[in-house]
Formats: sequence, C-alpha cells, structure tokens
Amino acid sequence: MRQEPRQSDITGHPRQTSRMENIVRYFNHYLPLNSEEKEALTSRLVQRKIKRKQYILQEGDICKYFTFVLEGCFKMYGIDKSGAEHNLVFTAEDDWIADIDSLHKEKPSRLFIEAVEPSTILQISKGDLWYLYTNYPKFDRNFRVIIENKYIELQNRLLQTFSATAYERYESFLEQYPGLTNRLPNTQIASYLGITPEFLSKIRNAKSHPGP
Amino acid sequence: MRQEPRQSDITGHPRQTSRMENIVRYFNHYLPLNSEEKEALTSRLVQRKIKRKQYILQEGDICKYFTFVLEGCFKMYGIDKSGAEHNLVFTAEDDWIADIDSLHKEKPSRLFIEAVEPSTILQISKGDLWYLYTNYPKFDRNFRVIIENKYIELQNRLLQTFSATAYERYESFLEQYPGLTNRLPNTQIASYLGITPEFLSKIRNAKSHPGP
DNA sequence: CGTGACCCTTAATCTGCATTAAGACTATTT
DNA sequence: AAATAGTCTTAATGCAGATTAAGGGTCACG
Repeated sequence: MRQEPRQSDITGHPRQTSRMENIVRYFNHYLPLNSEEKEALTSRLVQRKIKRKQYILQEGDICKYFTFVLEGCFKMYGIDKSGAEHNLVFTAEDDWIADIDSLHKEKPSRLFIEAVEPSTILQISKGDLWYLYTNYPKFDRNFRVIIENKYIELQNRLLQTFSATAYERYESFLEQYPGLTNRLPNTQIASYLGITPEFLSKIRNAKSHPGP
Repeated sequence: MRQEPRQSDITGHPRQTSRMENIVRYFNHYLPLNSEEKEALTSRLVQRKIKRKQYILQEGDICKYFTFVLEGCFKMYGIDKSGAEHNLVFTAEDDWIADIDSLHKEKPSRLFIEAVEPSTILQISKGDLWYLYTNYPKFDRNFRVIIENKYIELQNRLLQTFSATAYERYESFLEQYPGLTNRLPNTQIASYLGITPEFLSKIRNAKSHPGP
C-alpha cells in the first residue's frame, strides 16, 4: 500500500559534508541572522548521523541538546506502566526536537526520542544555547517564537484529543501531515492518535469501503 | 463538601487601587526588571475587574490581550460540535492566560476564556507587548521562559491523557492543583479531565468506599 | 535465500466511560 | 422568600475502542 520509496532510498549515500546553511535558511523565516550571529550559532552546532531506531534521548537520561533535524524523522514518546508507547510528536526536516522539561530543569526525562528513519541532525548543547541567549538577544526572540508555535501545535492537539473521535483525528492527521503518512508505519500513527493499530486498521477499512 | 469560603468572600470588597506591584514581584522570579522596564511595562497594563461567568475571549473573536491574573480564576475551553465544553487549562493568581494561536496570527479564536470566580486582571495588548519585545529584550527572554513552562505543562498533560486512566488523572489533578480542588465545581474538573461529571462522581465514590 | 522481526488485517469478546433519566440538594437571582 | 438555575449522585443501558488471537505479508540482515 505504501507506493513511494522512502526518503533515504532516493537520497542514496548522503554526503558527509556540513549542511549548516539549512539552519541559517530556516532562521530567515523568523528574524534573519547577521554574519556574527551565524558564526556564533554554527560554531556551536554539531552535525551527527543517526541510524534508524537509534535514540538521541532515553528515559532516565537528562536531555542535553536542542536538536535540529536536517534529514529524516524522529518520534518523541513515553511508555506507560503496561509498556505501551505513546507518541507525543513527530519531528521531520527543518524542525526542532527536545524534551524541554528535562533540558531546562536538568531532571531525568520520562521520554524517548528515537529516529524512525536514518537521519542527520544538528545539535546545540544547553550551555551553548544559554550563551547565545545571553549574548545575542535575537536568539531569545527566535526561540520564543519557535516555542510558541510548538505550544500552539500541542494546544490544538489536546483540544482535538478531547473533542474529536478517533476517525476525525485520523482525518486531521492526514490533512495536517500528508508528507508523513507514507513515511510512517501505521503502528506509529496509531500511537500518535492514541488508539491501537487494530482500531486504526478498522478506521482505514471503514474509510475505503463506506457503508450505505 | 466545600469547607472553605471562596477567595472573594474573604476579601470582602476588593479595593479598586492598582496592584501593579504584583506583576513586578512576579517577574522577580525570572529576570528582574529595572526601573525603566517596570515603567515601560506598568504604563502599558490595564487593570480590570471581571465578574463570574464573564468572558474575556469568545469563540470567533480575535484574542487581543495577554492577561495576567491578579485575583480569581479563569478557564479556557473549546466547544465540540455536540455542544460539550472541554477545559484546556485553568489559570489562577500570578499566572498568564491567552489564546496564543489567535493572538499571534490574528485569526478568530476557537476558544472561550471565562471567569469562574470574580476576578481582577492586568491586560497588555498585542501591540504594546510587541513594543516591549522590540525595545526591551528582557521581555523576549521572560516571555520565552513563561511560554516554555506552559509548553511543559501541556506536554505533561497530553502524556497523562494518553497513558493514564481517568482515576489516575483525577489523583494527579488532586496532587497538582490542591488549591483549585475546593474552588472549582466538579463539573469543571470533569471537563478538564476529559470525562463526564457522572463518571467523576463514580470515581470519587469508588475512592472513598474502596472495595475488598 | 532463508529466517526472524516487524507489520497489517480480520474477527470475537470485553470494558471504561458516555448517555439518559431522575431525584435531592444548594447557590444565585429576583 | 420564592423562583430559578446550577450541582451532585445513583443507576440502567449503550458504544467506542481495547484486548486477545491468529494468519499472512514484507523487509532487513546473517
């Protein structure tokens, strides 16, 4: 049913060269950085390649980095006491991911952040980020806006969770993340929607064979 | 069952005097303001008294203000297509409330913000807030941290919603908001927990008469 | 190229919570 | 002080989605 080859298949062998320009371009959507700020930022970023299923944060660890995704896709999830995973967010290209609670308060995280595809990321440590905040106020501004947008996303998600059925939430997911639908297995989408894969299967079936 | 008199009963006739010093004290928990910043902030705040059940934001309106609660309590909620309310957050003394989505993008809100007690608030308009951001970088910083904390709160709430039963969520609510338990009717708490008042009643009953 | 680790689906059964209804109690308004 | 509107509880019935089980498909990797 998954028609298109995955991103990683298209790309072939990703080059090992630095791709800091992507993050600079990203900031142009907010308050663009001048050359001094660019240098301050890029000199503090570390580029890493992450394999599928590799963690960049595990439960119990303290989140040390704010991570920018250049390529690939991550899920951030918690595990309940019966062992089931619950996806809080997906994060793909040109987006940030971190457990802000753990990062800020330097307390052990209750979450995992795991690559669902082979990925390339840029990471900045908390200390370096704080340095940028203190010395270049524009970063305070830019990250304020980034967090605000993430807050809005979560707020809409929470409202949906309370006020819509699983079927409606699935429809919304398809509209909101058309790019991710073909990249993620249904088990992951089900976990994001707060239902079981079996029930998602039922929903998809009902959708393609609508009753009288 | 509600033993203690409400805040408003204790206070009697609240004075009409300005209480800007509360918000200045609040900012001391973040980056404290110097006298110029205090003046810039307080000269842009408007103090208002709000009656119980009065709205400061209604669905369809554009959210114009960031609101600081001096006294009283508000709920922010959405209404689903069958007319049921779903509380996203409660906001009491020394906390901020706004529909950030509507405020930022100047689009009609899908939410209501309503006083659940007679309240006193301070409001700053979007334009004035943007002025502060632009001219006093400390406000970028302080509001970044405020939003981050609100993001953390929502993230924890979403995780709980997915991974805990209604009974467990009720227990958490009691732990996390002991001060609000006696101030809010159970209908409002049920709406926050994502259940009906009837089922909350059942939970409370099971809690006080635990089976064998 | 085979074998195990996922993944997808169907179907039967089960359950947490909703819905509906109704009565008692309690605030708030007049 | 009465009228009204909101609140709390109990109980019967209903349903969305979980659980369990099982069969078949597909992909990664030795």
